[in-house]
Amino acid sequence: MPPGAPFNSFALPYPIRVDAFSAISPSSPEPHNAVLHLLTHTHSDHIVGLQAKSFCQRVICSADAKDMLLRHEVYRERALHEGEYRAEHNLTFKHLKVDPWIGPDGEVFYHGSRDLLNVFPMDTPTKVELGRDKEVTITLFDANHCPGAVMYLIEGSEGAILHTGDFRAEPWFLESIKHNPLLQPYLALSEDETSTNNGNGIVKTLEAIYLDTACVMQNYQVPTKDDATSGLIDLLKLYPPSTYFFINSWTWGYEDTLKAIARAFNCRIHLDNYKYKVYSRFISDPLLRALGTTDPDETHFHACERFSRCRHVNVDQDGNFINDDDGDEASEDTIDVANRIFFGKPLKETKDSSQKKKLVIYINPVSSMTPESWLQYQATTKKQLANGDVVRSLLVPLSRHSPLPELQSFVSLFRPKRVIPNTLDPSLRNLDWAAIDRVFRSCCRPPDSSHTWNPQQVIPPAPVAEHLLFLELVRECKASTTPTNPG
DNA sequence: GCGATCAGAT
DNA sequence: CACATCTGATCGC
Repeated sequence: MPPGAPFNSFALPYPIRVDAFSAISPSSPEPHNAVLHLLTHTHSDHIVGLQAKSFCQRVICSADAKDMLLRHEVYRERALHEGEYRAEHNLTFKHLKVDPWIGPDGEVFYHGSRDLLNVFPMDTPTKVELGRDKEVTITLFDANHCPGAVMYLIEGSEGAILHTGDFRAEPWFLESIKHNPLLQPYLALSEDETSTNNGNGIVKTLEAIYLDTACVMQNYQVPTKDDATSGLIDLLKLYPPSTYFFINSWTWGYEDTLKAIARAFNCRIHLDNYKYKVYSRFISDPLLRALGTTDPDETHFHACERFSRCRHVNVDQDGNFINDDDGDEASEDTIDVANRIFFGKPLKETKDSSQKKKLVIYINPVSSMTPESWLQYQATTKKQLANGDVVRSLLVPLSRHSPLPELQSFVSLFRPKRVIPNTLDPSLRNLDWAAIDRVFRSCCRPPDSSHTWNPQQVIPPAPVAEHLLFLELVRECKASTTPTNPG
């Protein structure tokens, strides 16, 4: 996890570390050696330490996450390769999987081969040894965050814990959780909790949920991804067919929107070579695999490299083409102007001039918009478009993390013994933890003697005047609930 | 010179 | 716009 995660990213009470791969400070109270590493997804703040050439422990992840990791290349390296300054790819994690060198006779020349990335199947309880006589059963569930992102259910002698990684627990996701037979044993009973866990194994309780608290301070609902996507598509349909669109999918996690656009307009989406390569690997997702094209001329919808956009969508805020010395737009423009000035020819009223004036619309995902302000934004934008106003950039409220209300609904499904935040702000010195603890108390089981494992003991005491600072934190939280102003 | 870590900008 | 990503500086080995 990003810096600031509790327990040095250990999924206590197990010696399992999640989304953290760098060395642990010798002064830390937690164990210093992880027996097992889990990876929830491949966003850069979840793979810290994995790039170290010295890393040599095995890592459990999903098949898609493994594919994405092994193709991972930072922007600079991608640009060097694209610009033909470097012939070969410089893959960030190539040291994690090293193939043996085998001669034509099957002779192995290089014995340093290894594959540290251990793919576990989805929705399949899988046993793992944790040292002598210790084993846990680990199950992966889709996390609705980005391709390859999973949650982990860890079951063993110390009880069961659920680690959400990063996730978006929108209503359909909660339904799928409720109907997942592997999680049903852990669902809370609606009313009578006293009868739970009499030892017959029918009703089980999670010791802890390690929760994605990235947006826990967002104390308001946000639109579902489906609402955001369908609303966006309605807006896109209002533009003339000659319009070009740039979808600023600046990180993994906007694929559902790309898929919906590809379907709605029955067209492919222009991708840079890197995204194309990654998407075309997704065996589990035929639509994602098929939606991309590396031919910029094939489509009006572009999700290519955002720092080196292709010539069709490389415009500034005023719609002027940037760096078009090798683009045909500029040369046509020049010829046209020359014709008009020197030969008195009228401007061509062909498709060329409409091409020159072609609109490029930027589509930017945002995360802080309520369902109401999204509706208002759509209405306002439709009005502007009907007026003939040029709306050059569109916002779409695509949250990849759950805000507080969704988190509370998710936790309430299970009523675990405790909630542990996946991320904390170190500058708040555990005050955010105290706040989170309070915010989820009513979604958890009341403390009793069955709380065999008490991580609270590990939490350093909050600073003086905790309640005052806590109030300040809540105020801050309330301040952040101001909905985004449309427009 | 490499790698880890952090601040800062986008 | 964005809580993820990249860059550059610093420090230690």
